[in-house]
Amino acid sequence: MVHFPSFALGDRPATGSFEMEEMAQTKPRRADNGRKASSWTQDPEGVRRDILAVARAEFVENGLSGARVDEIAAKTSTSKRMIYYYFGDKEGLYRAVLEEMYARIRNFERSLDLAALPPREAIATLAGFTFDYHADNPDFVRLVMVENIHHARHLEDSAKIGELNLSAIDMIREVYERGLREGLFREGLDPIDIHLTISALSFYNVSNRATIRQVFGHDMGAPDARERRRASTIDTVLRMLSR
Amino acid sequence: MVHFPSFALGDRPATGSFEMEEMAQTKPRRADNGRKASSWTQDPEGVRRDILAVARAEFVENGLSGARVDEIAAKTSTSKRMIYYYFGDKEGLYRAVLEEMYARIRNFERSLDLAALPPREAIATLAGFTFDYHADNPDFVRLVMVENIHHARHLEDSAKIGELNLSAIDMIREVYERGLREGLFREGLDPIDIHLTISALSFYNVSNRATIRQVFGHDMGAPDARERRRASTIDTVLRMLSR
DNA sequence: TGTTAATTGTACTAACTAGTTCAATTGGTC
DNA sequence: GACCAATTGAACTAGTTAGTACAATTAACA
Repeated sequence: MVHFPSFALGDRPATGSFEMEEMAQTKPRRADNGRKASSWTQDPEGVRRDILAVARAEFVENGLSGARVDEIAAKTSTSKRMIYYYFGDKEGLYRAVLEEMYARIRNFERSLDLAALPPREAIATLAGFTFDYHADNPDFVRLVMVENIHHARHLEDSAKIGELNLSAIDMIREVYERGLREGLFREGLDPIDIHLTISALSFYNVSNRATIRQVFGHDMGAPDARERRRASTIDTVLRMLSR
Repeated sequence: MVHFPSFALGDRPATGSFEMEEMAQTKPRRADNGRKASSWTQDPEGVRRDILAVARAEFVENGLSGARVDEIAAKTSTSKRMIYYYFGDKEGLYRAVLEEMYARIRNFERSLDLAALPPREAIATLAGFTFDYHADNPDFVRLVMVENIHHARHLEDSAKIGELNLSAIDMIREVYERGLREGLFREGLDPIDIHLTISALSFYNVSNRATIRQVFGHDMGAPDARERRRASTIDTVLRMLSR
């Protein structure tokens, strides 16, 4: 469970991502001396990251149609002009946010080394980490929801994303077959089915947190509820695989 | 400016059984004879249902912010004027759609009689029906996604929805305790946890169908994939409960 | 037969919104 | 020092969008 502290970047609800790709950027990039900017640092990457971070928050909060370019611009330390300069249009910005988000998942998956663990521990670790990743990154979950509402057509456009998650499936397959050879797991399971089960159990608590709270009065974000659900998820996945 | 007729906010009858409830209403309600309507049938319930059906499709397809009132009006057999006459504003319309959707779920849950079945069969039946309900009603799933994007604040406003799903929990509790007494299930499980597991496994395939297809090339809507996933879901839930 | 709810239809408005134009200045690099 | 990319900023536009005003006619019910 790897939550990094959020360093009080001021505006963002922290989503402690396991990588630290984005902490450098939200510093004030120019001396805001009002009328005529007499001096500023040239930092295209910084500007891009700044815009992307703000845009992500807005898209995650309001969806693609609900997000407002002017609002994003206002929350940025740069201007609307630069958004169009770098990202072309609103959809281009959204796509960039989406791609960045998926790039992180890839990093997450790569960071797991299950080959070193015995099969049952490997699966438990995978399930636990997946659960934590979702719980720690509601932004990711909500963005995937938004993209599904739009029938994943931006993911389709983006294309470059393809085979990313196939690595996840391959990892599961490797562990599963190892477990089979050692007589620990039962036969006839599909790695994709295992993956879907882990994902579903990790995703739902986060994606449907609001309606669950409304209907059952349970806040799945609360530490104890989350911890219990985490244990249940790992247990359920292990039982699914056991003989 | 609230010109609601008295029944606009209240006691809507739940529009029939949860299966194909809505085919009767989309008949042409008036003879569209052009210039001046010389004759039309007075049918407020029909008009309401017509608007609701169209609105649901639009909200489900485009979300709350993405849906357009003019578009809804155009697809209706009545006019924008009537939408505001009956539902006040866009949010009121959305809320009505949401309430109708939840009323159906209640009917669905009521239609299940698990008490007559032995515990394991009861759970399998519940899981199977829940899975089927989600798979057969992607509109429901998508609307719940939309509502979660909006932090369920319309569900909150609506209020009347409350204890609805508590009946579902009670049903599970009854079966679970019966299974405990008969020595079939293991101890220490929380009925809500069981419910969440069933829901998650039923919801995810539908809610994330687009991204799953995009990333894995698998269409969970295809009959064979769906059937395999259904079996897996039931199996997983039973294993979760078994000693 | 009179009252009220249901219905029709169009044009309008005020606010909003994605995207552009114009007109510059500054920073880094060779 | 020349050149290009980075940056600034504000006003503008063309289209959209939720919601309203106006002005009527018809159905149902008692």
